[in-house]
Amino acid sequence: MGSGFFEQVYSIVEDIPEGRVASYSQIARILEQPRNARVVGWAMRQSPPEKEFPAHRVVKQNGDTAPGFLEQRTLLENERVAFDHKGRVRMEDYQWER
DNA sequence: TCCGTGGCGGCGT
DNA sequence: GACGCCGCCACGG
Repeated sequence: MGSGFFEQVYSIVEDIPEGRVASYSQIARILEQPRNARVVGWAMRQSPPEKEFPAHRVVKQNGDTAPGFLEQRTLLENERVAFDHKGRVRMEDYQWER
């Protein structure tokens, strides 16, 4: 538990329960840095292995999964998170409320 | 110290 | 809606 931005991001993401998702900008807002969504995304890229860290529960604000991370969708579906016909998470139903 | 690099998002077309 | 631009900023080399 350091004081770096990444560490703070990780501690928030670890609190997202199974079957819920949060957006990059949501995490940034929680850390009181609403313009830092992109850095949150970068933090996910550097994050610990899926096995011990739920990086897959972080999606875009509109429910899209980031390009090039197809496996993320499967992991979420395994937690019973449903996607719409455009391949987006229905945020109204699954967004985590902290 | 400076600089390139992003798993975004908001706005205009 | 769907694109395309571009501002944002922590990190590591």
